[in-house]
Amino acid sequence: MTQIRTRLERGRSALGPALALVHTGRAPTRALLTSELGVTRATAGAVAAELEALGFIRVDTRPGGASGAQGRPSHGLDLDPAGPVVLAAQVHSDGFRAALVGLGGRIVATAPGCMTVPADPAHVLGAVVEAGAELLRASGRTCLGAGLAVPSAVAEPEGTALNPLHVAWPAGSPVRQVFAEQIARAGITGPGGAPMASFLGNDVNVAALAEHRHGAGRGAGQLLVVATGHRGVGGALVLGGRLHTGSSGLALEVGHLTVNPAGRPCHCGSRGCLDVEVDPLAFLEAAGRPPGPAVSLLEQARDLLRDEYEDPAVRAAAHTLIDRLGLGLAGLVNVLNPDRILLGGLHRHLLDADPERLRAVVADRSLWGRSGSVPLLACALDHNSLVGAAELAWQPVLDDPLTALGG
Amino acid sequence: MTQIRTRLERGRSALGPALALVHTGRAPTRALLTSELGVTRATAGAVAAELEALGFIRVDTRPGGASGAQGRPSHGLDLDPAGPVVLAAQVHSDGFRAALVGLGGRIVATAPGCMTVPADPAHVLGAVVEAGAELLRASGRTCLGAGLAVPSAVAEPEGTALNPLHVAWPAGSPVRQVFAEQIARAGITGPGGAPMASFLGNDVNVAALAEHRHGAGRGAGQLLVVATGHRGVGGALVLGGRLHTGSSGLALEVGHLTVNPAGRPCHCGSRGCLDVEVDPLAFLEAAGRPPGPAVSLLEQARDLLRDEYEDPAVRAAAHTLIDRLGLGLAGLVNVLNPDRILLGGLHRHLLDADPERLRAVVADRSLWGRSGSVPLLACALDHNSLVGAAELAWQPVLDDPLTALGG
DNA sequence: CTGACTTTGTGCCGACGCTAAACAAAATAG
DNA sequence: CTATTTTGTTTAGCGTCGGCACAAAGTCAG
Repeated sequence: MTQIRTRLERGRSALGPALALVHTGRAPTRALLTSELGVTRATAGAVAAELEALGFIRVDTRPGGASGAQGRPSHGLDLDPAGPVVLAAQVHSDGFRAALVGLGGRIVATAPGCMTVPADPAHVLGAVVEAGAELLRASGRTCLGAGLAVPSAVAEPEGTALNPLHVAWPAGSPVRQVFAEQIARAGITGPGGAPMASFLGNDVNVAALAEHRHGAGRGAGQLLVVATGHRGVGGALVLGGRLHTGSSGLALEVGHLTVNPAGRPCHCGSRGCLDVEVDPLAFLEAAGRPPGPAVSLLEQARDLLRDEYEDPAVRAAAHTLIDRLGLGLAGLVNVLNPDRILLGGLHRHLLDADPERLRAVVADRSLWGRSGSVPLLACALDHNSLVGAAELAWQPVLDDPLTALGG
Repeated sequence: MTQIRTRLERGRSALGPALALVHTGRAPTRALLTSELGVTRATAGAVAAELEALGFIRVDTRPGGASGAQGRPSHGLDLDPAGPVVLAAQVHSDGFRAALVGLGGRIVATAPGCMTVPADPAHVLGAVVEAGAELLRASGRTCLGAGLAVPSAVAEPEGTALNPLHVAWPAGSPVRQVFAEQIARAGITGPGGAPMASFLGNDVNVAALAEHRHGAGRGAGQLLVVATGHRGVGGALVLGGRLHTGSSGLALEVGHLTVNPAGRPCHCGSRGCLDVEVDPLAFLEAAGRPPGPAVSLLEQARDLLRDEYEDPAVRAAAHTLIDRLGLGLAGLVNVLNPDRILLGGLHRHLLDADPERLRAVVADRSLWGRSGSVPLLACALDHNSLVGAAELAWQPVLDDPLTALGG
């Protein structure tokens, strides 16, 4: 069932959908573009030609192909290696990372940075944007937007970070506004000198977007992602290729599902929340291994799961956390009924440790065996939050390439 | 952010959106149709004329209006009282109800029936369809589709009822198929003699759809509905005007959220589920009033709340259930972040009994005060499941009026 | 190597759905 | 009665896409 449209949207040509198909790798040839788009070959040809003229793609028209299939080989559609990029950045507890990301989720250039500056949004984002501006200057490529991923719930439409505790920012900081200001200050402008379009997203949310378009979530119609980084649990839902962030950006706050009624108290006022029961610290404590200061909690947990899984205490701790994670996932399955679930951070390592156990718990505790048998996979992208931040910036381009170029 | 369209859909004209606007009462005049549609007056005029020619609406072009506003008064757009209808039906534990429903959610004719026939889908639906066919013959109006609401989870795309226990049908009955067969058997066909399009939905799901389009959910972007009938709790989510049923129809199975960790055991294997903690029977038991056989449990609970709320035991029971309902709603708010919540059945009576308490619990137990302050309202439609079943059948017409008429 | 076959790219024309602009109509305000 | 506001109508034109015919580039069979 299609939505009751209240307003006819602009950009109704096939240009945007076509670019999205190439972007997500679903249209590597012009023939596939034709079929996926559901238009005639003539239209697909015109669209491909226009995308090439706009500088997004290159149509490989060389006759050299020995494809093996019958019939005339189709022209290849490649993303233009000199095409436009977006500025993407990620802020986390250890520092930040700025990058230029092209279409297809391709990281063109990247620059890490540490958090030596005062823990204040304006200073941190000033450094982030400075690093990005330097990358942009060095590359000489056109920039069409900017996206930032933060480890915090993001309230829409204001673009404020409600709990950026891992980066020690004040709750409610107007992060998107600060980001945009720093970009303007650095002299980065969009096509035609317009202010650069700036976007902000929660790191797990945008990671889900990246996984859906370029990673383990490709082709999923309703993708649920649950992940944990250092502390706390984040969730995300991608519906029909779009991030579902709820009416004010606060959906999928899954950290406070109850997974252990008699468990440890949580700052939310309840007990046994996913947030405090299934994160790296909880695992290390359950395994009787006090966390050391050397590496991050996540790395310690990962190494323990990988290297000492034969240790009965480690295994018992893993089983306990797997059972609780499964309980939380089952609750989400009952409410959301996704057709695929991706796990990140510690959760993916728990999945790797004993996939059958986790799948069994989810199936057992969800109402219908059918929806309980939803595939559970690990996240597949290396820098999914970074690429996801770029996806935020790419979105208007995919929706309407002409307008995004300043047409 | 708009979806990455993989395929250009048919029916891209403004005809469908325009009909939807009149259907939902958002375009009572041609001028409003113009602005809501976002097209020029010329286009809106052509669209309105075509909808009138198709028999859906009537354009009231009489100059008699003294509207009070400046400028030329706009032509009124009324639904054609002789326009097409759909066949809608609802099956519940006490019997069934068949009806003809016009655009705008207007019940044109209705016929109740009791469950004297054997509790078998084919027999019951045979009687339902027979009643509907009789209404159709008597009305002489064109029928464009058929929708059925059942008190059961419905698996998509098969259209099977997974737990139709209240009507004593076998789990997994192919209800949509049986419904369609009975319609064909009764000789009801669509325009041009094509088989009548038949739809099946869970009763709470379709009720949510009806409330969104014609009731207390109008204008909500992300509407959550939670309701209980006789036993058990159902949920529904309407996103962007569309029912969100998950990847296989099983989303919003909210009955097994834990709201009382030490509570009574549930058939799902857990304890203290919403399903068994906040339904009419649980309320009557908590109030120390053993259920009598005279009227339904829901009516007994409603009367108790209305007439004896001063009784300390009743009030204490209500508070207990309100607190547990609020806990469940808060969990849903954290995951879904809707911008409005509607309550039905016992839940609406609990809301009526003490709105402040319920709102406070939801706000307190949801993570962000902001999303916790989501408006809580009671369902407003008299026969929302019946009208919602009709909405299922109207949907293809709203999406593409021309094709639905057999163009 | 040659010809049949399959599949894809291209050019041309028309249909459709909309916008833009100018004008006419129907009300209110003074 | 006239000016103003708002809406309906007519006409011309544009942009996007489908349909069709034809050309192009490969495989397959002999």
